[in-house]
Amino acid sequence: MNTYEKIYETVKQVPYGKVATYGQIATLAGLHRKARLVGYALFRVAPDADVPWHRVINAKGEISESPFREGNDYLQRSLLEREGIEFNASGRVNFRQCQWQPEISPEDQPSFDRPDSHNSPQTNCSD
DNA sequence: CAATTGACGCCCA
DNA sequence: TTGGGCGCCAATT
Repeated sequence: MNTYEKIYETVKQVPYGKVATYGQIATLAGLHRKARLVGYALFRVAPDADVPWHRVINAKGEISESPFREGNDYLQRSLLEREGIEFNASGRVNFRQCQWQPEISPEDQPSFDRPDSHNSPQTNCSD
């Protein structure tokens, strides 16, 4: 499997209604600190590919535009909004609300005092 | 084989 | 807070 294919497979794991950053995808794909590769790879995603490319945004929480994607940057935002993701006046998303949090092993989780049942839902969206 | 081509992210003024 | 510079790398031609 190619490096780019690994990136695509990772992007495919981003669930509906959530977003991930290029850096996040890079790390998950085993390419720590190589966010640019993710950008390079996504640029080459075939239009018919089964990859939710629109769920990948930059570390600032905004959509990375490209002169070659005129209109598509708007498309990306539309697709995200369709999934319930909201943008503030600065064109950024609220990470706390919609950033994808991949499988985190309960053991890796910082074990403060985790009330078994009622975990704190992350509905804190005070932006 | 070498040149070209790109959707980033961090650091420092 | 914002903008510019720089490191980084695979696929294609």
